[in-house]
Amino acid sequence: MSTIKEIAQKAGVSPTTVANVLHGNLGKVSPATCKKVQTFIENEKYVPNMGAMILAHSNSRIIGVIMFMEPRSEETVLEDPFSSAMLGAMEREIRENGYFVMLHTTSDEDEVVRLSKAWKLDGLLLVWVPGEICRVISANIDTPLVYIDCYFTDNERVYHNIGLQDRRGGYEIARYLLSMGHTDIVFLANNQLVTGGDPVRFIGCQEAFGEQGQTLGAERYKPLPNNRGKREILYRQLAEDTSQCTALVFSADYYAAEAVSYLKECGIEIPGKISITGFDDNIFSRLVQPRLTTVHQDTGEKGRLAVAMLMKLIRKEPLQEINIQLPIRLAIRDSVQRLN
Amino acid sequence: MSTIKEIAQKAGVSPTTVANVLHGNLGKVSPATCKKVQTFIENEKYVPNMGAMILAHSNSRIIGVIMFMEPRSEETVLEDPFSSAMLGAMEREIRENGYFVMLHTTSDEDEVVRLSKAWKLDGLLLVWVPGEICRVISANIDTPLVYIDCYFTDNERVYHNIGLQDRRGGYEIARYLLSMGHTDIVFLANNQLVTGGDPVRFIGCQEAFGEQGQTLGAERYKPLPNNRGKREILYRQLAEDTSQCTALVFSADYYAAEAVSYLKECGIEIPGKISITGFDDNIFSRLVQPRLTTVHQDTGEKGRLAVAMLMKLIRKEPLQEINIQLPIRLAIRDSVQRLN
DNA sequence: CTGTTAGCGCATTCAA
DNA sequence: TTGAATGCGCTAACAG
Repeated sequence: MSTIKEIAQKAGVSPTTVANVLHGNLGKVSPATCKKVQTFIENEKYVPNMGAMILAHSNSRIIGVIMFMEPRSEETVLEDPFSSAMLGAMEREIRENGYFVMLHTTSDEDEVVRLSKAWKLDGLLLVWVPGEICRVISANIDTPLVYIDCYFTDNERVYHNIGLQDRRGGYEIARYLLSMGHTDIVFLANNQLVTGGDPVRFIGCQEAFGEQGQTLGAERYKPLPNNRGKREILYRQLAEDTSQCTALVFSADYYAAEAVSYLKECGIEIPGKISITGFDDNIFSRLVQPRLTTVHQDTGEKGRLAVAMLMKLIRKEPLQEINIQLPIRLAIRDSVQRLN
Repeated sequence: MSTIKEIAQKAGVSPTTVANVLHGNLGKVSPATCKKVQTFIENEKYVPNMGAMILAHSNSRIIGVIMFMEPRSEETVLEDPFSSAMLGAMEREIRENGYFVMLHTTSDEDEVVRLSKAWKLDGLLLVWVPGEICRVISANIDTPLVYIDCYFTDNERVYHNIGLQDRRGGYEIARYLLSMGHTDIVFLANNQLVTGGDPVRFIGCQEAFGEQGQTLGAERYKPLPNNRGKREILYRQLAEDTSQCTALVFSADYYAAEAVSYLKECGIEIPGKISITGFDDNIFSRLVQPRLTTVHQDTGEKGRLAVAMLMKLIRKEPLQEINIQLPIRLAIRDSVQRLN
């Protein structure tokens, strides 16, 4: 509870001297006073008042972590176990860099701008933000920003982004399915957004189909409902009419696993009746039976790279890349059947 | 970027008047000036400087969310999908109450105290903190604290806690196992902590055994290693020697699911060769095959109740309960075999 | 090497 | 109903 001024009084020096000791400005303080002041600092259990710091030089050492949320979504994104791996990695890195984490979920760009200004945030990490909203945010915030898994709809400004080889992911999984004899597939997108990783993955699928002289029409792209019951109805419909499709391509292991476990409860065999693939290669892909054939990505690494990039921006260090795309690789397991 | 003073100048009034409009002190401002000032506030996009707020009246509207972490743990707790459901619920409630979330993972009590003082936190939510550390934290922080899933080792002060019927959970699952003919079980605790939910659940198990004239010795309590490879070795050892035990009682669905999937890969049948139970009843329990018999708890509700209690403490509203224990219920599925 | 001082933006008294 | 003045704790520029 004691302030610099109080410490200075008790030590019989001026506040400036205490501040210099605190900040390691050793050149400006004689070793003797330094020692003396240091003991007082420790005895008095000095803790800086961050409010005063913000006021004095307009930076807070806070990094805002913004998880974008679809407006109608019932569950918050944080409840998705997928995001927890990334958040865990981010929190650790931010903390080890000596910054604080302010966590915020929202679907409103103005809220992000206000948050940033109110707290004089030193930087922001923005996850899953739609392109048009990125534009508004970048236009209105002048502290460093790093986006994660975002796709941008303009070239007006520079966006720093940590992404994934989404297109290649879609391409690889589709090519694999084709090699297993699947020409009728349905792509199940994680959400209703028109831009973002899901559509790009789908384009990758289309590319693979095109190469093989097959077509994959836009009607094969289906966003999943937010409501679990509705999703289950959809899974069942798709699985029961295999004249329409022989494989379900999910854009997340989470939903793929959900489908596998639900369909098996309904007595529908996987992959015997219908094949299923995932995306992410997280814990879910190995828990379900059959284990999911999926696209591997390193989510923790994504978080770490994002923080590393943000720190370089904050410290104004040079940056090799503006837009990193983490590599993916196919993880072939047991959820796809070979068709004759 | 504009301040109260600037707005006041442009509107031709004093800063105090602007502040009164901002705070809804309508009684102190004439309707005419109020309207006028309000338009200026909106046009100038006024955003308060929270640093100045902290400085002016020593509260920040920040709630600290502290996830306690075992010192040696490689992964952070946040990476555990279990915590994400609770964190998601907390973040939402805190935000909807008009507060901000500062997220911090640590194993050091002093760090918590410093964080609280540096930021003038309005309240703290502390998850999975060992009893001795709770004591130190409560002794050194005088803002409202709500613990989640903590067990306390002293009665010196009042601890506000949102917990679970851990003992009953252990009791119910053990009684069920006994009813299915299992008298040789091993309890697999989530971590090495001597206090906390795991030991209490185990005591519940012992109680059920005692009632049936059976004994469950302390040697049947085994903490799981932090390292996945080591856990798998343990799973295998236990499953292969069924003269020692016929059922593995896990204290988390996560590990139970991990064990099921690993053992099945090794060709060990569940529950044919060995029975397995979980705890939590989260997504994992329904994803694995066989679906886990487990103890249900509502993790989101835990987060919501914790925030609700904290808000009452902050607003100094009366509290019905100091220590809430959320109810559990048995979820019987397919991972336990009836022995003859 | 050390001390003094002004100012950051806001809330809150007190005075008009 | 409105305005002016003060202080919160810290930094940084400047003076000694």
